[in-house]
Amino acid sequence: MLKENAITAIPLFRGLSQKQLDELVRTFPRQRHGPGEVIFTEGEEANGFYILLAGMVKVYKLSPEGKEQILHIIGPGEPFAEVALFSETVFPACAEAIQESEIMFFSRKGFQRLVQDDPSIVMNMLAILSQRLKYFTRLVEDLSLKEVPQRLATYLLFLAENEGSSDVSLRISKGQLASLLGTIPETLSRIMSKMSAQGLFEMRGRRITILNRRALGDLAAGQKLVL
Amino acid sequence: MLKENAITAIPLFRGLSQKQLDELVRTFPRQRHGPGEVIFTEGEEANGFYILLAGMVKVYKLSPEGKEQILHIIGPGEPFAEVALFSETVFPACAEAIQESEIMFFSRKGFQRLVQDDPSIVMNMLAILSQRLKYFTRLVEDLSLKEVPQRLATYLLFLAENEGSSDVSLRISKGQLASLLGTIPETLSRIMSKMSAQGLFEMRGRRITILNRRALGDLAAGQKLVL
DNA sequence: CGTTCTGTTGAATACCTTCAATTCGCGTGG
DNA sequence: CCACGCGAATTGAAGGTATTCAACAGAACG
Repeated sequence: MLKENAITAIPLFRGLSQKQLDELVRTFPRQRHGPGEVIFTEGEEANGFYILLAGMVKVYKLSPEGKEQILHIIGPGEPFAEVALFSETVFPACAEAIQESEIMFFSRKGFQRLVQDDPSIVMNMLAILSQRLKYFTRLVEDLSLKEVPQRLATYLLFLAENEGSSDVSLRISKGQLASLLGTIPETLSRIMSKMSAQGLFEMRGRRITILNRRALGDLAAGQKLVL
Repeated sequence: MLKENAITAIPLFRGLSQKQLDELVRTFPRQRHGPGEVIFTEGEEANGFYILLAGMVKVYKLSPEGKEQILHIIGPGEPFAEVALFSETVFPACAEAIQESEIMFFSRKGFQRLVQDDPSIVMNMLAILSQRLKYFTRLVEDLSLKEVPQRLATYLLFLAENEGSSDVSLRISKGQLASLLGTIPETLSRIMSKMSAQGLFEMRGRRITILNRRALGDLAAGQKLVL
């Protein structure tokens, strides 16, 4: 299931030699998790971080009443829980596989060994943390300053940008999308109905075809949704 | 105005020798900003980062309609806009002095020079970015999963913890506090009235005396505010 | 073909915001 | 020393957006 070239595509290891990568693959332990399996929970003691090799993982927070806010959808090649390495001894959020996933674990010691081998990893890590900070900056902005239609428009345009097509696939369930956008399935459902009724896009299950990119852009820029 | 020992207290430079610190003070430029002065705005080209030596700075986002969300209140010794160094060429947010402030500027090149001098700075930077990520994690949680009374309770308890006293000073205006908590002055005002009417705390301008720590804790943990 | 999970829809409600009007606090100048 | 003026803070009434709770439809899966 694991393609070896998956390793070479991991941003954190950019710049490492093939020999170093081979060493890596042999040295560090991997685990598999089926969809719905919890990888760690908030407050649990953290002794290292993970890299997702294949599959999909969500990192999320739970409120006391059970509402979920997804902080991040992790895709192949991305590290997660890196924060645990540098400033924390416990995980600040939960993580759960949402597809059959394969992950690699790096203990504190193991990472230190890596860094001694090749200090460029530290710089890569800085770049990754910076990107994450920028991402959170946008998440906070969305949650605090935008309404749900605006957030959805932003997200759809982001997907379209990524795939280079106006026909995109939410790669997650609508329930999960609601949680990622900081709302609940009912609200998202209503808003998607409204928006598709207005011809902004067409919706067939998880496939979305953007019909009016212009109007979506206006929404993303803060325009109100006329109902 | 600048105390030299302020430099030695900067976390980013922990571990540097006095000689290195002196060098630093001589080498890098400083600027002063009066309250209300904008230091940089979102989207502006970014060529380095800052460390606040004295005063207070807010880092914030603006919505198209002009609503403000404060991402961070920066205090003396803290760096800001570090993200610009590693993954971005433009600032992802705005910064403005909210008190008379003195800041030090580190260009990309200057920072590289520092790192060559003493690589431990990179590890310090990792720790700082990690802390910031954890902070944002909590901010997102607050905005998405908690209501305003809960956010306020959390914040007050945080202040009390920090000062080691149940008599605390919001060091910012209530308007700014509202923006930090992701709401508006009117809403915050109403909620503070209600909470003080219930004996949770006493309020004299910017001074708050916590009267019922227990009830505040319950709120912070997710309990509803009974009106 | 039934069970289960996901998604949709409706009605009632809660929370927060908006807009407008006052009041308060405080520094300044007469 | 007092009065003025300005920004910050407060209060009220109305409105809007999102949530809650409940019921139902639909798709996926065994």
